[in-house]
Amino acid sequence: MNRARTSHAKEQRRQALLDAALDEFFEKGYTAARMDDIASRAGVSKGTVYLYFKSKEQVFHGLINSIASPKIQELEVVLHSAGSAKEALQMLFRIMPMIVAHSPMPKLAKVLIGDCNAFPEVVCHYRQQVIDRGIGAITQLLEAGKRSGELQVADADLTARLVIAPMIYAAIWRVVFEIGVEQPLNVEALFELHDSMIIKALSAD
Amino acid sequence: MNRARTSHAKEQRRQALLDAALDEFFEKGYTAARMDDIASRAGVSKGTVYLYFKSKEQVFHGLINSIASPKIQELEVVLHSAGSAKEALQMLFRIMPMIVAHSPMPKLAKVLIGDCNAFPEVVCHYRQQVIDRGIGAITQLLEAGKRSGELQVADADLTARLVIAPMIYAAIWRVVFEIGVEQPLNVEALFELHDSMIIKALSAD
DNA sequence: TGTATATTACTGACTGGTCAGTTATTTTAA
DNA sequence: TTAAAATAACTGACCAGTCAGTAATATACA
Repeated sequence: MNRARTSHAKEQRRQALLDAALDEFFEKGYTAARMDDIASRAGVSKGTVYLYFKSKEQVFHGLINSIASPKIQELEVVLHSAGSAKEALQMLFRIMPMIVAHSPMPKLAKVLIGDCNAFPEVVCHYRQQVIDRGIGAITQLLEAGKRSGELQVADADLTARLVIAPMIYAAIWRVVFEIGVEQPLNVEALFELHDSMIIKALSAD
Repeated sequence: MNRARTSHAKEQRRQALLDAALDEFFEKGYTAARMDDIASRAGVSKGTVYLYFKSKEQVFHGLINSIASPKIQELEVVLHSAGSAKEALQMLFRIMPMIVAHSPMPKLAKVLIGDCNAFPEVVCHYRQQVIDRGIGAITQLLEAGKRSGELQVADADLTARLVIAPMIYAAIWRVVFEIGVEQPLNVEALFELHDSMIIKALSAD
C-alpha cells in the first residue's frame, strides 16, 4: 500500500479504515468481525490498523462518533428554516426516505442494536447526542404547530416518536429482510403515505 | 443437577436451555455468547447442552423456532373474530403494548437483527412464517374495512407497515435505550395515541 | 546532483488467551 | 448391576494485540 505521508492522507486512511470497519461490523457483528479483515478491506495489513487505533474497541468508538452526530445539526437547521409546521413535516418526510436508502444510518443502526449491550456508554452517548436531539427537534416543531393552531397535538413527545417510527421500521427492514430480495420495499411511497396520514391525523376536524 | 429421566423432564430441560440461550444471546450476541454460560444459566454443565443440541448453531435455530411462530396464529384468529375493521384495529393496538412489554419479542428481535447476516436462512424462514403473515393479516383487515366503506385505505400493504412500525420502534427502544433508565417510554400511552391517529387518518372525511 | 543517513509507515509471524466441541469418567436411579 | 445422564478435563482452531524487521521517503551533506 502507498504510504500516507501528509496528515491529510492519514486522515483519509483513518476514514478508509472506519468505512471498512462499518462494513465488517455490519456483516459479522462486533465480536465476529476480524481486525485482519477490516485491515485488508481497507487495503492495509493488520499492524497498520493499530497505528491508527489503540484497539478494536477504539475502532468501534471511532466509527459511531464519525457518523450521525454531524447530521443531526443539519436536521435541526432544516426544520427551523421551514415556514410552517406542516411544511417542516413535509420536508422531514422527504428527508427520511433518503436517509433510509442512501445513508449509512441503517447499517449503523443494525450494528448499534446488535452490540448495544457490549457498549452501554456508546449507546448512552448516542442516545443523548442523536436520538434525543432528533426527537426534540420534532417535538418542538409539533408544539410550534400546536401553538399556532395549525396542528392538533395531544402529546408532542409521543407524537414525535410516531413520526419517526416508520423510519426505524424501514431502516431495519432494508438491513435485515432485504438482502437479495426480488421486490424491495417502496420507501418513497411508504413515506408519502405516512406524510398524508400524519397530516390528516393532526389536522383540525 | 438432577437427572431429567422422563421425556417430559427432558422437554423442560430443553426449554430451560432455550430460555438461558435467549438471555445469553440477547446480552452478548450470538458469537460472544459462551456455551459454558448458557449451560450454567440453565443450571447444567456445558457437556449437557450437547446432549440436547448438536451445536451452538442448533441452539440458535431451536430458539428462533420456539418463539413467535405459534403466536402469529393466535393473532390471525383474534383479528378474524372482530366485528368490524375499526374494532380489529383497536384489539391490535391493545395487544401491541403487551407484546412489547411482556413477551420475549423485543429480545428476540434484537438477537435476530444483530445476527441476521450470520443466519440468512433463519431470517428468510422467520420473515415468511411470522412477518409476512402478520403484515398479511393486517392487510386483509384493512382491505375488508375498505370494502365495507368503513375505512379509507389507499395502499393496504404500506398502511399495514405503518400500523406495525411503532411496535418495532417501541421494541427496539426498550431493548436498546432503556437499560437502567429512570423514565421508561410509556408504551400504553404510545399505542393509545397511535390508535386514535390511525383511526382518524383512515376515517372518511 | 548524487549518496549516505535518519525517519516512519507499514508488514506479518508470533504469543497468549479464549472457547466450541469431544470424550473419559462419575453419578444416579431403577 | 447397568444404562442413561451429567460432568469436567481436554484439544485444537481461532484471533486480538505485539513487535522485530522492511522499505519508502525525507533530510543532510558533499
